[in-house]
Amino acid sequence: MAKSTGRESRQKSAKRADLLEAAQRAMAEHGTAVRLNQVAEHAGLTSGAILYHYPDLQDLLVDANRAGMERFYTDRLAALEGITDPAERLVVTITSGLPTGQDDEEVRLLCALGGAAARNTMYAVLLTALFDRQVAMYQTLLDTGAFQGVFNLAADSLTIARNLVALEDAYGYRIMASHPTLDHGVAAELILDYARLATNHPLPVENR
Amino acid sequence: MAKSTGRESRQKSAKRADLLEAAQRAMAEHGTAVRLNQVAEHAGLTSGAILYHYPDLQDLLVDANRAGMERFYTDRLAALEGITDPAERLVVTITSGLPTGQDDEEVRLLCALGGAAARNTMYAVLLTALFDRQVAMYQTLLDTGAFQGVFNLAADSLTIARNLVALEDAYGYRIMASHPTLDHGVAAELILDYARLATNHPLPVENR
DNA sequence: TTCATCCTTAAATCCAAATTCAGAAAAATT
DNA sequence: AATTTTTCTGAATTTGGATTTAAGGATGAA
Repeated sequence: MAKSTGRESRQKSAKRADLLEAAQRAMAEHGTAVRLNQVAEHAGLTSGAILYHYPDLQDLLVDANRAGMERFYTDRLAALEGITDPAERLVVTITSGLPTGQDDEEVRLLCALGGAAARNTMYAVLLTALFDRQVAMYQTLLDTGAFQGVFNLAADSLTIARNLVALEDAYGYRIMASHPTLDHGVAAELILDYARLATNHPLPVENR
Repeated sequence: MAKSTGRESRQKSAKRADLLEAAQRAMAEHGTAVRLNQVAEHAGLTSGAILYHYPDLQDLLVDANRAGMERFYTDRLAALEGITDPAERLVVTITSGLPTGQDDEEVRLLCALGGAAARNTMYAVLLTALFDRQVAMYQTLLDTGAFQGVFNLAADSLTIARNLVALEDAYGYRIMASHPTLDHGVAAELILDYARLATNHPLPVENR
């Protein structure tokens, strides 16, 4: 029996992370109707090994999606690290919410989930929670900027925040569907156009 | 052999419409991984009968989706029938683009498609075309209103039109996922809020 | 009546996926 | 090194439809 929570549990959580990541990639590739074998293949294991850790595939899939959303959200927060100017923060947040390209696995997973959410309550609940968290994130950002006098909001922050998240979501789908004239850059500019209207701030595109 | 294109072809196209509708409902319920049997069940037929008309299920599904999108689009145009005031037209268009509720089968089908589009080129192409048609619809509406001096556009009409369609799409997903505080009315008001900013028009909600 | 169309029934075929488990392999413990 | 525990494989087993096919019944038009 383990006496410490040291190496053993560290290995356990590492294995767990492996399985979650494999499940995420498998779902990104095959959708919510992903098979046990397909998860096993992505994990470099056999189906029996997956079952050893997760007797019920559905549990693994739900955990994988929760982890995927958590990562998506915390990555966005991390992108704001060290940036204090509200305008700059807004621009970075908008940029980090869009998929980098058609091959963005993180967003591909979210799209697959969104398609199933209308039929699957669990996925609907997860996505709703993610949406609300992102709205709260934007709302804080907008309120802070307004308080500092940087933004002059054209509507209440909840309305603007919801619309910003909604725009991100929708353009995420379009980018993943390889819209010929809507790539990451164009979509970001479209959202920024709304953000400028809503905040009465020129929101300069960061020059790097 | 048929000598006229009369009754016989009328029956053919009626049968075809039946199959397409059955496929639409089956896909709305089971997603893009819908089974032949499930389509047959919705059609009140056996799988053999479906195969008699459509030897390849994929062909039927693609046709069904094309028909579904066509209907969605033409329904929106029809809702504008007889309305001449640009502001009123804009309000009606926004309203007609959102699902009536979680049980809206038309939108449920589109959501299922959107989730698969990141993995299925055919569905991606269809949805991209629908998006662009809707953008064009809004663009015409906006340009007309601007020309008449009713709207004072805060950005080029393409930008506004894209953002309006994007907002509709995103809130459609949220409504279908039963977001507890985002129903048809709230979503419409959120989009209208953007539309007011973008057109510099108060856009009164129609009172009925 | 004849013919073509449409559809069902039922069997044949097929196969993919989940499940199970004995025991190998690896890792930890002593 | 020996023992124990954990992890995983390999292969058989089971399961459960799902597609496919074809013979023929039903229907309505000619």
